[in-house]
Amino acid sequence: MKTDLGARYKAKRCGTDRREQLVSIAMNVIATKGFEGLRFQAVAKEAGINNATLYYHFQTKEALIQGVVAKLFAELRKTRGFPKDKPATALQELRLEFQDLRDLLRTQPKLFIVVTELSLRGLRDPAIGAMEKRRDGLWRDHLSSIIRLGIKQGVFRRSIHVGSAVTSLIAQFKGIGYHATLGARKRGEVDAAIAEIARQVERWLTCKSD
Amino acid sequence: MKTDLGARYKAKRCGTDRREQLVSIAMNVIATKGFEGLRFQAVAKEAGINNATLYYHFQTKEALIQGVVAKLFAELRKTRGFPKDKPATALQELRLEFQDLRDLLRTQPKLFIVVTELSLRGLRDPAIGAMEKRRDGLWRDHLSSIIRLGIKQGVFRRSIHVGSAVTSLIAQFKGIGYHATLGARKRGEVDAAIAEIARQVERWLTCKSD
Amino acid sequence: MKTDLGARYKAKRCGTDRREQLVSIAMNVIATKGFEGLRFQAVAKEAGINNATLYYHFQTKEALIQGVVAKLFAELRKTRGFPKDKPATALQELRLEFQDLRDLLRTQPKLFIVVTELSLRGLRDPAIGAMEKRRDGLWRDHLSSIIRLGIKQGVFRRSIHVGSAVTSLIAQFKGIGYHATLGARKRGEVDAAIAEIARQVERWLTCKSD
Amino acid sequence: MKTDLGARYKAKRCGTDRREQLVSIAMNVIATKGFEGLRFQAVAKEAGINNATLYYHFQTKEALIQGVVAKLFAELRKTRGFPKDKPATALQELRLEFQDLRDLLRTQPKLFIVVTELSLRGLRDPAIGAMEKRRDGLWRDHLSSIIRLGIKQGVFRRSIHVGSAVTSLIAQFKGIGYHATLGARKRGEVDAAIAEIARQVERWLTCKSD
DNA sequence: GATGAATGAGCATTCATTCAT
DNA sequence: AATGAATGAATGCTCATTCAT
Repeated sequence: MKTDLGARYKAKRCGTDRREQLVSIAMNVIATKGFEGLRFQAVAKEAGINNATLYYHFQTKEALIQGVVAKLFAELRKTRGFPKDKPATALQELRLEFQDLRDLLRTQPKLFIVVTELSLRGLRDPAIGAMEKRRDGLWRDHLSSIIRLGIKQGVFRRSIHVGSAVTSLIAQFKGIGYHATLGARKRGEVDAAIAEIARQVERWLTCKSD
Repeated sequence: MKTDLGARYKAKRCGTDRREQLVSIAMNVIATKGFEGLRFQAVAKEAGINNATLYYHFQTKEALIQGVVAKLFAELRKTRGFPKDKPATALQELRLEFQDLRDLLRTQPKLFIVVTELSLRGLRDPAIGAMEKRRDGLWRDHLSSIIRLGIKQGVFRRSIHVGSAVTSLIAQFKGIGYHATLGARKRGEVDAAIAEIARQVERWLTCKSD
Repeated sequence: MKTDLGARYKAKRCGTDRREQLVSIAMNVIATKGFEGLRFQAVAKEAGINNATLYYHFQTKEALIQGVVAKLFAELRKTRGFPKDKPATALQELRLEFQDLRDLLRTQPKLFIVVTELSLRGLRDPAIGAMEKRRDGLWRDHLSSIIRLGIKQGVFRRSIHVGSAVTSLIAQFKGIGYHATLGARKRGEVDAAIAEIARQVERWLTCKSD
Repeated sequence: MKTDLGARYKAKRCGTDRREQLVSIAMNVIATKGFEGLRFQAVAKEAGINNATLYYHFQTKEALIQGVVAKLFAELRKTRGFPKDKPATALQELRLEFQDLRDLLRTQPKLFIVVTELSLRGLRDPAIGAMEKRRDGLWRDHLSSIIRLGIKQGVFRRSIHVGSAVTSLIAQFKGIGYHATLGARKRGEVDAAIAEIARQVERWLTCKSD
């Protein structure tokens, strides 16, 4: 991870590269030690650069954190397959959501830790709080459109209250991520629970008897 | 929630009282500023006592935190009405769980913040991690017994896989608490989502068609 | 100047003592190295105490500087013999002023350095600027009363414009202090100049021909 | 006084121009924030050039400061009309000195701030101290020659001790500049005091009765 | 001439903790 | 039970300076 410690002046990276590298490291540190354990110096050391060099790229610890937040959001949106080849039905879309969650949990479990850290930070840091709100808003919109589509397609029942349904869904998604990352550690158990909830939600939304 | 507000009212408390007061203050601080923002000196100041006096009661910052953790667990178990007048059916018990959650969210929203902080801490601090595990274990047992009871009573369907069902339930409970505290802020919205999920779970567990 | 470096916990001084000692040291440092060269750590080291202990007594570098300013003003007022046994005539009072200046220059030359540093700081730091203004105001009042007394006593001529006379006097006093401390370094030369200006002022104020 | 304000107008200047501009900026910074507040980077930014480019022109912060000092001396000598059309009498020359002072105070008040900063610096920085001494020496010579001329011309009295007279004069000049810049802020007041001191000095030097 | 990236040394400040009283 | 004074080990941040391009 370090480059060539011998030379006094390290191989210069182009600014953008460096910034991305540093943000990446910072995110790892947060996932490992939490925001509480994020030390500016540690990030610099990990990157194999000097304390002050880090300041050259991020004038503030806060700026570095902002970088992490930005990257995190990009990462999250990437997976939540917005532009994917359009799935035909709302049901398929819904299933895709659960699948995306399962994949993300498998491939980037650290992401969820950082997300949780961020949520807590958002309570105090208004800048982060705002971004959280924005993300939740986008998420709601996306899920709302799926449900409305389902109703229009006649797959979901008419009696669904879209708002509540979306809130429930989000709560459930968050719960899965939260519990999977911070609670039970057995992988299979989590996958089973995801499947369980997915079926449960599906049945609830499609239930004809209402 | 604070007692000695203004901090000039130093009627000598008996040791136990003091300790409880101090833990209470610490918990408030954590809820307000996070573990990251918990300062030993701040707790002392808030309590109107000297820096060193706090050390007389808690030999370590860690000890103070342990106190908070203990109090938190007591608080959580208190509400999850173990010893209440025995509800007749498993269904009633299940409904009670959701009701307890709603009540706790209403009366002690701060609790959920601290719980989340604790979960994150539990990832790094083994002592806390162990307590988390223990709490989750108790919770699982409790929910398992409810579901088994329901099956035995013929209210819940036979095909339920108890383990997965419990994991799902816990994930959903956590998700509700997590989202309610750190996400959407409108009370009504949350209540509606809880009701929605409760009905959904109920239908899923009781669904005869399986 | 240091006490007993061996022991881990130094002999505790009572707070007031310590504070005075620390302010005194800080003032010396300023006189020697200027405000620019005032390092919190250096003061602590000179006092033989730990970095953090200095912070126990002064929560801020600024607070320490405020202490220096306060001490400085006390020192200046001390010498500007307000409460001395009342001198009979205005002329005697005036001569006393020059004499005080000469004495102060002899006994506490560092004072003038610090005063000059303060004047410059006062341009930027409003807190110090205000104290400077206040000091100049008191000084003006004092000199005004002397001159008015002289006129009333018939020693000084009537045509004196008190305001201008006082401004001139203060400028001359400051000039002497300033030049003596930061310019020519031969003691005799300065004394001669003080005497010269004193006579010159005296003649100007008493000149009958106007 | 600034040139490239906004800093986007980087028409390549010839070397000397650039240097002068940079020194000028540095002097402004010193006048505004003091030596203490002089930052190499800030000067570069103000000039709209890069950090490292400033180092191309001045290899050291000290070098930049030397530039400021040099410019300052040039500025001071410029006004003290050495080569002007020769005034006839010593009295006229003396009056010219006061007039020059008044003009300089009016047109370049910042100069006096920087001069004071320099004087303080001269106490610690030998290079600057030497230049200060040299300047004072030239000044003494100039004033001495005036006084001697006056005596020869029979305008000033014989009993004058030239050395003391010069020291007094310099102290008074410095005092006026110092007080005008760092003390009283009303312009009229200062002008009156200058006039007052000028008349007083004149009378003292010409007084026949000795 | 000019620039972006990098560096080391230092500085004010914080915080958990200790100890004598 | 309580307190004032003291401490060491960080931590975020600044600044003059350097170097390859």
